[in-house]
Amino acid sequence: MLNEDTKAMPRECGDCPIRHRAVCARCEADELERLDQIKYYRNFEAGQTVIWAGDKMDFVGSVVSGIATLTQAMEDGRTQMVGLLLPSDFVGRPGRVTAAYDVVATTDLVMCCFRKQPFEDMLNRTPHIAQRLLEMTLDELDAAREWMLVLGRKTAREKIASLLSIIARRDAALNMVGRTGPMVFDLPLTREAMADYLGLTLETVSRQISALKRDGVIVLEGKRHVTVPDFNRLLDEAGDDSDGGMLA
Amino acid sequence: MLNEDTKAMPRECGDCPIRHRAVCARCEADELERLDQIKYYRNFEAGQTVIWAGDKMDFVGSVVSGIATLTQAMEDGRTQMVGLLLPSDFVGRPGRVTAAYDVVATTDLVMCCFRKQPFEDMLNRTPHIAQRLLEMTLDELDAAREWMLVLGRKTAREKIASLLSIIARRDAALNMVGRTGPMVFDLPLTREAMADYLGLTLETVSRQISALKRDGVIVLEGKRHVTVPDFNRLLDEAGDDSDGGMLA
DNA sequence: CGCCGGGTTGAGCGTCCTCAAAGAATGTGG
DNA sequence: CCACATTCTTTGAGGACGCTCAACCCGGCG
Repeated sequence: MLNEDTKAMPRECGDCPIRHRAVCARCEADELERLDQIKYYRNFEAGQTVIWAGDKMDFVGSVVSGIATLTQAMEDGRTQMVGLLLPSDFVGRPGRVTAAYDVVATTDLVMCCFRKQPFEDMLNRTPHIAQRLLEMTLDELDAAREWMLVLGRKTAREKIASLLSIIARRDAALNMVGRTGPMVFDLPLTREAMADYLGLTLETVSRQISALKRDGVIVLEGKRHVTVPDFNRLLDEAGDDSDGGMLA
Repeated sequence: MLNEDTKAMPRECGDCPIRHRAVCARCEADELERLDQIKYYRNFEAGQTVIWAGDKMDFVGSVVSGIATLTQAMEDGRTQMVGLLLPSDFVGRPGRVTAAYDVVATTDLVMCCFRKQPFEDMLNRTPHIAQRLLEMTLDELDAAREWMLVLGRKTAREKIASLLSIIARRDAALNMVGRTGPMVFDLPLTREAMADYLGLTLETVSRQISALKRDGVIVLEGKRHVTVPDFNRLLDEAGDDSDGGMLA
């Protein structure tokens, strides 16, 4: 349990790519130094399971690069994704011993980890960490609630458009691309993973993507590379308030 | 905006019914006293809207008694409930100026409120409040994720059974009733509110409740009073792990 | 080359939605 | 006190959307 991972290159927190967004974002230099001392990196390959639901979880951590999913499964195999973990997102819950969900790396993944006990000690002694974690948790709660509307009330086509618009938006944010002109990105998920995210079957996902392509809402190059010529059109298809695009 | 509500009887925090569960749960006597000084009560009648999504929100607070709902609506009227607020639950987000969701009282409601600015000041100076709020937010996130599985993957019958089991469980917890014997409770929601919670139509809710009644899973007295003769049977209908009932 | 995982497309069916009517419970005004 | 409106609920008939099952395509890799 401690061997497959320590091959990650050590980094200075100072030039960490998620320095300004992760749970450590508000830390002062001295606080950061203490985190630096207890952190360690772990690498996971695409497809690898980070943790199984129900397993003892002796660490928490942040996604540094790559993408992971949080999923919940019923006994008969029905699966629902409940979280999409992107760089800077936090994994694990302070005060809980076992993992509540399966965490799976969908791409190669680097995580910045802390053993649970030392992290919780720091959390209690460092308001800057606690404040940031609260903020991030509230953001996740908002995202989860947004997703409840998608799952509960949107049609298959709207669901797909919603997912695409979210991926497009965050991709634009990540790459600091302006809001004008066509948006271009790669889908980080298989059709099946999208289906699990959206509460659909993979066939329906495939059909609706084909339909959006046929209707010119998106342009596909291969199966994963997407161009969105008119983002407002996509928002419209998603059933979202297209004018309220600037939601703080 | 300050008149319909100040009729609530003032209370001492010391004998507040949600003292040990709300955001103030971890406060020491002196901290509680300071909260006491900035708190005020507001009453709402059943059906009254507490806040509209998008409105400026100058207070936060806890539900003292009664039930409220958090809902999100699309322009065409489709509505999804994203939270059910029970006594001790917290309303409002520190650091945000406008409400993200509609908050509606479904029963007569008493809230213990704080103006936003004073509360945020206390939040920053009082780790006991921040810790408790983080814990509560993490719990809500878990509940939201649990609900995503219900919305995305369960059948109408399973959805109804899930909702009933949740209400039954929390009602038993509230009334300190043992886990043996039949469970009895009142539905705090209309069929339409249940539908909005479950991503169904009210007709489907009605039909599925009738079906569960016909099959003996529940016994109805009137439209709201429910008896569950065999709770494990209900969990089974919900598609939940019935043996893993003891989920810490 | 053949296999395998991921993806697309088609046909048929079932669950849940839509539209509609009517019953039950509560409150209001004449 | 009863007629009437209103709200909540139930039940029915028909139809649509998304699921199931199945075949096939495509690209990468041993």
